[in-house]
Amino acid sequence: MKNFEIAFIFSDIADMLEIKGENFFKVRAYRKAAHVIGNLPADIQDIMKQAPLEEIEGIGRALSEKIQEILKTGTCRFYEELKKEFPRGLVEMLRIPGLGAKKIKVIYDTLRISSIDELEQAAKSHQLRVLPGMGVKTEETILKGIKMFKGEAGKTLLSTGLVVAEDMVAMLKTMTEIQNIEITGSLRRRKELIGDIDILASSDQPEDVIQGFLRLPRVNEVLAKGSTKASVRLDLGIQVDLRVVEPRSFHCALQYFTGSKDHNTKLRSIARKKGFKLNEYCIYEEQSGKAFYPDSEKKLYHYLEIPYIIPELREDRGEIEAAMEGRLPRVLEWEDIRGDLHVHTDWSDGISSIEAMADAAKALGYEYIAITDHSKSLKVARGLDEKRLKEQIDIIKKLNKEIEGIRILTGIEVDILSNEIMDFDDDILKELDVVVASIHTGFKQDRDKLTRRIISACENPHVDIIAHPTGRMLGKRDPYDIDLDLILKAAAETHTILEINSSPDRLDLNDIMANRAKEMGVKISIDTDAHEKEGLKDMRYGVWNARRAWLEKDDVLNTLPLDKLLKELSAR
DNA sequence: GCCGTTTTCGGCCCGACTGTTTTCAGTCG
Repeated sequence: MKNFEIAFIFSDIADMLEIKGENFFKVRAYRKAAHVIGNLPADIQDIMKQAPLEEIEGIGRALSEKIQEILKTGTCRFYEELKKEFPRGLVEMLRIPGLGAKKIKVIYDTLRISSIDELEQAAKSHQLRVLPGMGVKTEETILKGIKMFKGEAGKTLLSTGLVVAEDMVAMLKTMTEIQNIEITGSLRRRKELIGDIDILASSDQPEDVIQGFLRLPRVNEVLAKGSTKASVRLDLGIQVDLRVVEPRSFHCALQYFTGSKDHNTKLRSIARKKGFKLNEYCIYEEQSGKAFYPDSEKKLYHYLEIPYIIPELREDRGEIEAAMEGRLPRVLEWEDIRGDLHVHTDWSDGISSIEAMADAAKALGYEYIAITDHSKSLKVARGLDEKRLKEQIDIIKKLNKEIEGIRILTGIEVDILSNEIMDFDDDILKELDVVVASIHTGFKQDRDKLTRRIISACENPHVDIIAHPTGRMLGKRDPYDIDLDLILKAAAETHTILEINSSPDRLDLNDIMANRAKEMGVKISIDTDAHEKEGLKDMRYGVWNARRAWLEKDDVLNTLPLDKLLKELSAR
């Protein structure tokens, strides 16, 4: 998969050209190309075989040649020349909030500072304040920015952000001056990690709303404030931006601030071609100057002759083109989910009993729940041995006779051991309704070995689902070093299902990988991996993730009613 | 650097806030 390498190089080139002070549109061309290539649905080398690279949007002759050079040599001369001119540290400096290309260039040209550590020293020793366009405040901003950059900025889990944002919105809602209020930004698009919380309100008295916002509890620091916009940092360290618009502009602003930036940029350029201008207040016709204030986001899109696009899809990954061509996915809905196929109980490392989990699943309206405790090798999780598993199966059989309205499926989360062998023999696995296989040990093995382990699980006829296939933990652990394309190929061939693990710190497969799985004909199961009954509610994170991956109902195993599910599982 | 059924040259998305200025450039989203 060379796509990411090329995207990385182009993005790097864009950064360096920006610092160099090159034509802004040239910079943008590289940045756009990086984005497009990074989001291609297939390997660029395969695409090249089908059609010339110039047919990809944003790729012209010059970039096409550079792509071919990179594919051939691993880099391109233009990139290497730039790298000699601009030390790596300058590109890193662009990531510091409050510091942009122009100031970096000034700092580099006058003081020859080329790393973040040197920059920090220079700011502390007051060398920056004498430079043109800079002052005492600039130094303070830069020092603060460095602190944020070195901290965990941009690393708030969706689940954390959502709770905090909903709390703040609830408090703001008590203000009578506010007419309408919504969470916007990446949070509304349900991204797995968010940088900050964006809230939009409409009111005829914006100043009062801003004042009320600044007085909210947990506000630790005011980063910026104006008459319609303010930014604060909460005690938790999360940044919250509030924007206030007049009521008639609410839906344009909602669309605008939901983003993504790339989605909006494309939307505005399309609007422009149709003779409209689009901003956060209204759509207006350029010729007549007539303004239109839609009273819903749907009407906004329709006004531009584009079918409505849900927030989760607004990443400029082809959704606008798909909408215009009438091929938007009919994405999965929460109501489509009929059960959970990966949960733990107090038999291994869970907290709730089998019955409690089943009751909770029933309360969610599910038809079934599979009990998949850990297998014997996972001692830390009190993994079940053959004897205890058989006991559990008997108990579940008995429970199924007593409980109405939900079917408890027998199952196991069987460890894929370091030697590629399953932790249970086939004659045990075949007795179970659902076999979930996953890796919990030997993460550090090399790429080939880890890839082979997962493929061997796919090839086992009794394994139904590969759980958390990449093993990543957001903000804590990188994915295992695996060749996902090979695994997807094996899964497609063996009809093995891959999981979207809904736990908000996993979301594994992620949106891009799940989309790739769909493209390759691999089915997905969305499960919570819940260890207590409340955890079953994490399903919503998995569903949002699936929507971001363009998944439809038919792409997801656990949208099947019980009889069809059992048939599908036994057909493997 | 890309793009084009008004254009192969001259466009390329748009506005708020901050800080350093003395009317605006830089940065951000």
